Amino acid sequence: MLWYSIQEKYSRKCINMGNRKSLVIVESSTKAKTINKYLGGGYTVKSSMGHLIDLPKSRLAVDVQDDFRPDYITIRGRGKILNELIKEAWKSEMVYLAADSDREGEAISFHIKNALEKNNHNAIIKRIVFNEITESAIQEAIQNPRNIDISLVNAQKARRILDRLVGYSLSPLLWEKVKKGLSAGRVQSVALRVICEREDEIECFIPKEYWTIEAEFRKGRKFFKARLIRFNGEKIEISTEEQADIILDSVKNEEFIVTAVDEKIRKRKPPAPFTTSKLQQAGGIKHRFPSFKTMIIAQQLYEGINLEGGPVGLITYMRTDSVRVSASAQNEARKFILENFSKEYIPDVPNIYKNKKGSQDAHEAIRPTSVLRTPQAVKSNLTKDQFKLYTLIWERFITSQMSKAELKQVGVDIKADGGLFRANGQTVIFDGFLRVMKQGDNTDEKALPDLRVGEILKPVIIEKEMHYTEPPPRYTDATLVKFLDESGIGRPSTYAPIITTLINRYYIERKERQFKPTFLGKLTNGILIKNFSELLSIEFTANMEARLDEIAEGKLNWVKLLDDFYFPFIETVEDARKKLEDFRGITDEETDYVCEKCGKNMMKKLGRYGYFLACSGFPDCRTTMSLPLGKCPESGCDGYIVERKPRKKRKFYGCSNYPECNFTIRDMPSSKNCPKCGCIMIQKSISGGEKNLVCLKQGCEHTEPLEEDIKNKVMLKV
DNA sequence: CAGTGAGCGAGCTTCCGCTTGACTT
Repeated sequence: MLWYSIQEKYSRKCINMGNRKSLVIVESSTKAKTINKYLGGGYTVKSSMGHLIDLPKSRLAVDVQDDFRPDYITIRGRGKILNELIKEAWKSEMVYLAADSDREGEAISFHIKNALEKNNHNAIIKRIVFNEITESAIQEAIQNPRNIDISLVNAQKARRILDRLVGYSLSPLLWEKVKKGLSAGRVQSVALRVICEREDEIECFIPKEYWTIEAEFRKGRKFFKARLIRFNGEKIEISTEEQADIILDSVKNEEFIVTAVDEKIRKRKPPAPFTTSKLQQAGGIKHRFPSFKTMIIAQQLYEGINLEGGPVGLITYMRTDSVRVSASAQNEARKFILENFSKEYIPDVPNIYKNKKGSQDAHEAIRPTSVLRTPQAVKSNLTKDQFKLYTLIWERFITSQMSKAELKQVGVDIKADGGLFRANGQTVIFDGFLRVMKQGDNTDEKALPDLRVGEILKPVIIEKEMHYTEPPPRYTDATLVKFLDESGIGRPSTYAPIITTLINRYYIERKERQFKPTFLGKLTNGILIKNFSELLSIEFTANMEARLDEIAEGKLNWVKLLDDFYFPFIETVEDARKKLEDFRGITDEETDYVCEKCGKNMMKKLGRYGYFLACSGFPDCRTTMSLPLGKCPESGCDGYIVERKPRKKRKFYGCSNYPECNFTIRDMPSSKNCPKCGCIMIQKSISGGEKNLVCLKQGCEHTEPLEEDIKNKVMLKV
């Protein structure tokens, strides 16, 4: 066998087996289906469904003493897929590794190639890349196969091992000092950090009173407002009512004269088509979807919706950091705009958007697979949420290919003795892309009447108004993802899981769509920041990425990056281990519940499945019970309402005396009883807005606002 | 729109990044 060259093997097989197929391996099964359509007869297309080879979960598996030699294994549960690929490769002359054209895709390809070679078959294995799924792009890729880019693989390896070293060193430190099961990592701990720091800012914030003065005028039918911006030539800051009154008195009987009319024409560019981050932001802001929900719906649209002619993937791949679109899609959009609007709505030069720095650009932007499938045309085949998200994606893409809007912005100065008022207005000269993005910029309301310099106006009313400065807002799914994306921390496929992880660890809570750190989250963050502040900074990842790029270009050895990082790092970990005090048990809280068996007080503890009550006599007494959230309202029942979470189903609240008592309820009960009838109060959001406390009893109707500190409290013992 | 229903406390947790189906570890 040894003396056969690859070529000889190749030709020998051709003779023996006749025409054998080529195998193409991609990452996702939906992609495999589409590509299969384009390639036809001589090709089999299979998908790896992501990574198949990785570090084992159960141990570090990195030999730091031996140049960080990793011990890779086949990921549990993925052996079947790998074997299938090997089997398929046996039947093929050629294997094209067509995973995504980025760092991770190169590594996936490399690992598959190794596995195929270990199982000594004879196919020729090549790497191909394309970053849009069109017939021509795929054909071109097949014509230009290359070898694995080992430098790119090394960059991925360095990234993977660094993340493993960080995660598997910091997490055990937390188990030892705080609580088992906790976690820390290069990405999640930065996310936790900014959430905690924002909370600190909010806690430290002292609202300051300030005043504004506004005059309202009328000309013809049009009312408009102007705000005082200067007084006696100076910028104003009115901090007390007395000051406001002094100014008000001095201007109110004066003549108001227009002293300047400043007109500017501004062009507004349409936004780029969606990346994952921007889609999650829009889904959160426009429809209040949490990130994971946006992604689940996007996945459904991508995988295929049943239309009249069968299942159709409505959108391109939903995990991307690119705003690039294929030329064919762009042309289709331009044609659509021309046919449905007019020539003026297509820009002379097609709109091209720049990718963010550091973008891996393996996939196109998220766009409809065909603009001809308008939201209205497919509405009847979509669920409400699918329709909402598809509309967002479709409109965003179409507008991205439309002309700029032209807006006239008018600033008018109005003087009254020492006071200078400013009115701002805006009118649309040409709506351009705003024609499709109807929401938001209905600018007719913002228009000012025609005003000329020297004109004298009579105010309808002049008012002072008190305000308070406000603290910065808490992070939401949308703003956290925006932060991560803009900082280059995490990837499109991880934004949503990061949030889930922080919530699952009980580091943060989502309340009214905002993230609030828990006590555990603050404590953990405090420990991490005190000891690893540089590692958990935005700059660390930025710097790491820059060095990974050097590795990818072959300018830096991957071991060197890890050497430079690891040894100082692990010393810091050891230092921290020595000097850190023991916080174990600090999150446990004593309650006034008494253990039924031994009479000792019960503690509120955080377990694997959430909070629960346990006897403080542990380990002598091992009594536990679910958190009582309120008294069971069934007459004659002495049970408590506790949370129940059936697997894969929505949680609900039921009586602890089940099955003797089968009282259940959907809304979260509270520890408070109705002052009118004594029944328990539940937390209900009134018409989708703020949560209120509502009496459960039919016909009682008693309602009161929900105070922050009883939202999640254990029922008080009576 | 219904109806949904462990036990957590001891051996093992944990990272980030690719992807989807899914049992008894």
